Amino acid sequence: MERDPCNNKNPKRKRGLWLPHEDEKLYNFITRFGVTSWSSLPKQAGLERCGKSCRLRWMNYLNPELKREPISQEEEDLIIALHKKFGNRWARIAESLPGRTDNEIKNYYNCRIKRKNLEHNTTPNTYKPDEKLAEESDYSLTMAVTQPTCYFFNFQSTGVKEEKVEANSGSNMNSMATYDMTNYSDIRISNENNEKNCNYIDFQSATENEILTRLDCKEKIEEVQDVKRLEEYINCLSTLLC
DNA sequence: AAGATGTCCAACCGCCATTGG
DNA sequence: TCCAATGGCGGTTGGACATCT
Repeated sequence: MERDPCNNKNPKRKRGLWLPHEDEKLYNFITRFGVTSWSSLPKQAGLERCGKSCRLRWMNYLNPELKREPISQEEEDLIIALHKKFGNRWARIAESLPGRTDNEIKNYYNCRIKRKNLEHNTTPNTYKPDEKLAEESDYSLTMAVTQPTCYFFNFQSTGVKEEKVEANSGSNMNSMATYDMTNYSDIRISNENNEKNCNYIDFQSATENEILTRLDCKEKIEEVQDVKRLEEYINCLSTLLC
């Protein structure tokens, strides 16, 4: 059988940047008929591209579900956290950032975050995923905290308690913290003791993706039950952050 | 003003896993 | 069971544009 001619050995196949009329053909075809086979799509759509090229163009550019705005600070924090957890598994990271593609995240990381890290001499130029973190259950979460102040809360009891952990405030280091969520219904993280910049998470009902992408702080936190265990977590977190 | 250099990102390459005949 | 086709992924490249000298 003939190999997929999507390579530089096929001089007839069009390459390079996509032209507007090509985009239009591809967009119109997919929105009208959908995709059953990328390999046969170019011919059906009247395009002189290979299937892989069409797939890439759709996935990375034409798909109407893609976000067009620049990556936000919150998204950047999430990318850093997920990269720490998963390494260069960009597709896996992209699953937690709706509307963002693996290519976009990869480019963003390689251009901006890596450069920032080099400027601040914090993280190595390349690093491997934290295998331990990557193996953790759905009840675990890794978050990036820049100049962090962290609050742990639990709604399940009476009594009010709030604990705070502060990292080296003068440092620009991106720190990581891992939490076991099975025992706490909420963790809130703030960079500036500012409600607007808090992350609020309802661990009881949220999926991991929802947790990872939830960026708004919507409720006041009230109670903590297991203070002793909480303090252990905070001590552990302090070590990680400092 | 113009060439050099740097940055960003779209697109390609090649490998690997899966699928199906 | 084998093997070609296909899809998906991460690494890399090259060109457009911005900034610097």
